[in-house]
Amino acid sequence: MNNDELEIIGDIHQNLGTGDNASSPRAYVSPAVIKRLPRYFRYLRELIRNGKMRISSGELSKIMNVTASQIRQDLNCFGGFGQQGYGYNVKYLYAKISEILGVNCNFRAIIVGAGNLGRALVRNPMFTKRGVSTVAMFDIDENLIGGTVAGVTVHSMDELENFCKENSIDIAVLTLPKECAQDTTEKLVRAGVCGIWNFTGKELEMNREDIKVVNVHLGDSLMTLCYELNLRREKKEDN
Amino acid sequence: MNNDELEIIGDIHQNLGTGDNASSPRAYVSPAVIKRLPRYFRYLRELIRNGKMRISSGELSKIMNVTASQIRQDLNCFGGFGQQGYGYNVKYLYAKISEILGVNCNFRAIIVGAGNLGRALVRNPMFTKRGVSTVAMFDIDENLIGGTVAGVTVHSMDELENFCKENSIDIAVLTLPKECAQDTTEKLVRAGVCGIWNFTGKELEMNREDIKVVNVHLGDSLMTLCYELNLRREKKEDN
DNA sequence: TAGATTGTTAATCGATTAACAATC
DNA sequence: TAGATTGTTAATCGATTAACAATC
Repeated sequence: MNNDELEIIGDIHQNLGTGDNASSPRAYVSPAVIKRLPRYFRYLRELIRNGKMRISSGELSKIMNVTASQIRQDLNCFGGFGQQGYGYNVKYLYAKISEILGVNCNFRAIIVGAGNLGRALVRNPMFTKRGVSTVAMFDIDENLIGGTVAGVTVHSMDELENFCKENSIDIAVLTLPKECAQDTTEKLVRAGVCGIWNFTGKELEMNREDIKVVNVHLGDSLMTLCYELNLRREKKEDN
Repeated sequence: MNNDELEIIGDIHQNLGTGDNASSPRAYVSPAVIKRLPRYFRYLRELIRNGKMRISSGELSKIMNVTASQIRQDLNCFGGFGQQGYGYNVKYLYAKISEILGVNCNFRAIIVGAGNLGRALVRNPMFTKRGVSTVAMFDIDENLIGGTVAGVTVHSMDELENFCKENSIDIAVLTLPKECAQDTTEKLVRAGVCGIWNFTGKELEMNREDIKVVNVHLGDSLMTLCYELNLRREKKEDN
């Protein structure tokens, strides 16, 4: 089974499990749980690829290096996906988590900024694997406008607002200079974009409940690595 | 004051503050605190750039959207950097946090994989801003080997182990296909690399205390955004 | 000195783990 | 039925917030 097939598993139904709350209004789920969901998604995909049909929380906990208790608690935030005495049906669980994560929503994204990072991201299979289509890129550089990257056309920034309005864009990936981040975001929101994936390093001010901003600070990640290296170095020197 | 000057502030001393524990063996600091440090680093840099000389935890808390209590607790994990009745000296605090985060350690990094992401990262000012030098790239593609990206030479993967040994490399940035991630990591560790910044999407098995792996899963970040969009969509439909 | 604000302890809150009854 | 494993409640652990004495 290849990657592409894995994306499309979608709604597999089973007549086991203690009930499926997926369509009822969802109760509050803590950010800690939400942040773990994509990891389950990845591991379950891997299990399917390896032909694994069923798995218990105990077995999965060993593979993922977490407690079985945590897995059961996490999954039960969204409904009873398992069966006592049996465990979890891998494909079914994968389909459910995909559904929760919106993999089948067909979200439409644009990349704003066709610089190095923008071009690297649009070429990354990540979007396709998660059911997000990249429909356009935008830049101010005349040399890039009109060209394509990985089959995606680069448009002028002047067209940004109209394009989003006309093409019902859900997500904007910001890979432009941080100075333009706030202004551009306001334009995007006016044009109906409700998800901002922000790589600019500028933390965006956003007080609207209906808009979600996810900031990616690669530099912060690098610094936590440096912190750990520095700590180990200091410990060594102390001995 | 420009970016480059900001990097080098280093050890500014002041005769206020209740004592400086930076050189004594550091007590355990929780991961939650460590993950917040780079954010302080960024905000303090911005404050310096704006000419701000001193700041209280209350004022900083408003800017950063956290509690003043948390700021004081976080900073006190590393020593008393403030002064009662006065607050914190911005430059001094920035210097201290830089020190804790190893900004002045002059860590040496290589990028393994000169594909789209590797090339985008090496061109990013992030490394320089955090005192990490990018000394080489590696790839298997004959067309890339011998060339340079942002002034950094691309070497053959065959030279990887020897190069690291001879050039005392601290950090390897992994931007190669996930299939090679584990093997390459083992090579790197043999060659003395102690920090792995892993963009491959493969979670590396590493049981050595002296090696630190930081996994970056951009896809996971995208999925939490999709989760939120999906959630808002469902809520809308329920109303 | 009076005012301000830290450093630090105590109280609260939330998240994780353990335990076990329910049940397949 | 007996065994296995979930779903869920209760116990523990850790992180955040509040409060305030110390002190600049």
